Amino acid sequence: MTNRASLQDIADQLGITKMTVSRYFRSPEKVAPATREKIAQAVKHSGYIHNRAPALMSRALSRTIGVVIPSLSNQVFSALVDGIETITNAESFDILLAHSGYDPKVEERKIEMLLSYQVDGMILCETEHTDRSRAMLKQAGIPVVECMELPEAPIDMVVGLDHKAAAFNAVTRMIASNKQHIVYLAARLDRRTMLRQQGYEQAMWEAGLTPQTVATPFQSSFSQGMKLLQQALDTFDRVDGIFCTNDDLAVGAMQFCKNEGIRVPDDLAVMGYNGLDIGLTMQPKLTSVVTPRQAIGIKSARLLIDVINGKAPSDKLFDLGFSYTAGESLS
Amino acid sequence: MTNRASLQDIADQLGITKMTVSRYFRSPEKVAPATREKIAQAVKHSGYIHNRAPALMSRALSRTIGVVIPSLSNQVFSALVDGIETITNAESFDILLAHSGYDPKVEERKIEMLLSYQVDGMILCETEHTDRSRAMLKQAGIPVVECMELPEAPIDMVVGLDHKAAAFNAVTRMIASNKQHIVYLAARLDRRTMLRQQGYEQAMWEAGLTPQTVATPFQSSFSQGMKLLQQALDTFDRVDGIFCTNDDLAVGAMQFCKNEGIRVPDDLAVMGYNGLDIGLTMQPKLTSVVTPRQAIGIKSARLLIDVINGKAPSDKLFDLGFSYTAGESLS
DNA sequence: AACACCTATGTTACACGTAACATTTTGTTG
DNA sequence: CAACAAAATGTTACGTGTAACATAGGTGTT
Repeated sequence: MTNRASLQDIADQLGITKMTVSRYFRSPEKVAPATREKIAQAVKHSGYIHNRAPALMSRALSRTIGVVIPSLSNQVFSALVDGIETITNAESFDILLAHSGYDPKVEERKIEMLLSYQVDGMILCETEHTDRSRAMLKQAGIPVVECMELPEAPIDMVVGLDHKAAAFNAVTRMIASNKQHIVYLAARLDRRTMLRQQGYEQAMWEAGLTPQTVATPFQSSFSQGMKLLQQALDTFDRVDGIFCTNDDLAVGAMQFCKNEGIRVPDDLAVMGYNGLDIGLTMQPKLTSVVTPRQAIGIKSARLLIDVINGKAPSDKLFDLGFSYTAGESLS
Repeated sequence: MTNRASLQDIADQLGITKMTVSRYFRSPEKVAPATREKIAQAVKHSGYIHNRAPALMSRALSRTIGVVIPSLSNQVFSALVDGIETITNAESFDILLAHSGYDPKVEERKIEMLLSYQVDGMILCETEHTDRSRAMLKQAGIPVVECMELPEAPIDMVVGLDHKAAAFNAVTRMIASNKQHIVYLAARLDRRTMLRQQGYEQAMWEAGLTPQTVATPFQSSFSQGMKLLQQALDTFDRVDGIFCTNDDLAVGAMQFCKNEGIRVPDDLAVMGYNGLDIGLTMQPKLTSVVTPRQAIGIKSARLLIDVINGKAPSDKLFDLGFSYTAGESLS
């Protein structure tokens, strides 16, 4: 393997010290124009690539943030990361990205890896963590933002929304549109799914209705949505609405309706969750709870970088709320 | 900020040297059981987190691979990364993940960042790179795998499939099912879309048929699929089949058929591309070209790690081919 | 001319895990 | 128990960008 060029190589070549070359990269205005020009040439010629290992060794900031998302194929998290990068790009921070597959054990491994790179802060998208994850983050002494949810035992700061309240509001809305036999469609029984179920159940009980749920432990998908609706229709006497734990299930269910000639929303009201683009391409458009994930990303990164820069946060918990898509699958 | 515990801290505490503690982590069997136990206690108590910065400074392997994917919300790449991690986990390599948003300029920045962490190898999912990207990778002297496609000017190694051949095969299959007036539906006119068009056209010419294309520069989506099929039917006298550049378009087109009472496949055969889950929720199920993305991930990582470990690769280019979903939208 | 001040560059020390080699301790065998 | 092998631990040096401080040379002011 070719040895990579170092600052020293460039400096030797020009008869100067590596300190000047280092300055050239980080604050060129402190280097004399003539020297700057010489260095520029030499850098171009040698193809120097910055090596951040030595900087990581000093106790200086790495200007890097670790981000752990649960899944790589979910628009929710891609929008979240977009939001984060809006801020990190502007502040010239880098992000180091990892994914956990919704598994706290995997998350632990990824947190360990990111910490080993001396990240200055961490954004986590889940609220369930192993004890070791919590201990490592504490020991690392860096600011942490948990986002998407409002955890019961926050590590540090939180930016998210109340999924139980959102679900409650959504189901109450369905009931208000004159649906009474609303079934909850759930997949991958994680914490957020449970929270939404709680909101759903509370809304049903408060309206004097009986909650009924069909669930699968599998990852949610369009085809799971079809299967779950089928199952709901097979299981329960009457079904005139479904509250889906996410838009994948909802779209799959609407597809099922199309195939089976079930009219939406007349025969069956459909409420999704997340407000993905795909819902708006359906006929009728899917009504869905919109989670402000880009805003969550922006706020999370903003908050984290401010704290890294020594500012005291105005608060430790930010609830960014929710809204609805302009859908027609409800009434 | 609390100073993180170092190996030295643990060693001091036990009256041994940090070298022994270092050994405890990397080859515990070389440490006496009694010492091992003592260290384990101290480590647990201090909450030590490994710091890889010093190791990155030596010329030793970082046991880390950089991966750049175009998008964080595409099942194709999530499956690819899954495949990669199958291997990296087994070989105790870490991956550093970045995404480029399909933009070579952004890819360049991400490549630079990953190289600054001294990754031992790089997996890229696109074949268009800036000159600087190529120069940096060359200078870094690490093995590189480009995956998904078979580029004309490979940087180093390639694991992918021939999209032109796949398209040719798919269209030939449509023709064999007695369709003659097949239209190509294209969106976001990137390289892969073009390659598929070439395959389509070749298949048509070879069968003595005339290729006909409708295209949009916009990002593909369900609604684009609907619009494009509408446009095709308006533009051409007879249409009895469509070859869609991806499943989004195909699903949109099939929905259009459902709305308009066009029978699939009797009136119109539909062929998709990628074999995503949603295609299987359609009625009839969408027939689609399946790209072996998990296998591509596995092969890419296997190859890269072998080369990192000093093995000479048996070949520099691996075409993993394609298959079809068990769909019913063809005949 | 003396002084303060600025700009450009240099000098020194440091961060900390690990490879390579050295030394000590323990175990084994004739 | 001497002699040697093996196991366990220690010693030394290294990599490379950067903070902090030092110095050289130049400019301007009184």
